[in-house]
Amino acid sequence: MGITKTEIFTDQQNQVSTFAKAFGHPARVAILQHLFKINACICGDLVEEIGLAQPTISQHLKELKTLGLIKGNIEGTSICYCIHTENWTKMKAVMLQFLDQDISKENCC
Amino acid sequence: MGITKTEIFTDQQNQVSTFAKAFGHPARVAILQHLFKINACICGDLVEEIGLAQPTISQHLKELKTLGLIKGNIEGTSICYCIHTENWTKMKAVMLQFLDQDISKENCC
DNA sequence: TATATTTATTGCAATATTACGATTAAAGAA
DNA sequence: TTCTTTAATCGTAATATTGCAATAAATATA
Repeated sequence: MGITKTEIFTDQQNQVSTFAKAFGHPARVAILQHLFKINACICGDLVEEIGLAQPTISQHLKELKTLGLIKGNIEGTSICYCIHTENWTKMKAVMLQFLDQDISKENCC
Repeated sequence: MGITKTEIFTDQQNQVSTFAKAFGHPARVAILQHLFKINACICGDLVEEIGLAQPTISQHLKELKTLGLIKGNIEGTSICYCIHTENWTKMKAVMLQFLDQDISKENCC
């Protein structure tokens, strides 16, 4: 069946997994790191920087944009992509809540 | 062609994406949260708790185990799964390094 | 207008993931 | 040994993801 049963999970669990899925490909990790590093970017740069074909990069950018983690401003014939700082902060809060769970000392194993 | 080109990315980028992929399904998020909550678990509990079939849960557990995020001890006919706290801490360090990138104020957009 | 540049979209092939029924394996109980 | 319980594995169908060539769209420039 191959289809994730999102309806049986909480909103928080679905949120965590949606963000995590976005980070679940090294190209998207690399894109985000590059955007953080140079703090402004056009797609062409990324194609050279990352080494995947232009349509592939464009597709990854679209996913990140749909999720709201990046935004793109048109600048002439190119597009200036950058981190959506507000949404990045919100995402971080969701992920940290998940990652920072308390580990009780009395562990069974 | 459906195959991720891991070889063109850094170890760190591949590490982040590998961990993120594990969290990229709500069932695995739910499993981990449940393990944190009750701090010991058998697979049967999870099947009831989460509402997916036993083979499906077993498959998700296997992925988490392979990644080293959980460990399982045999206890009679059942298996006691729990968080691998050491590895969880290591994973957290990798993820935090990625999530906590500095956002410069002079953003282009 | 015609041309060049840059990014998005389409279409498709290859691979990966998700889910579960059926079965197997392992260990305790009768 | 046989039965029961619990979890893993196998096999398979459905769906999702990845990657790119070809093409389209949008805008700047000659």
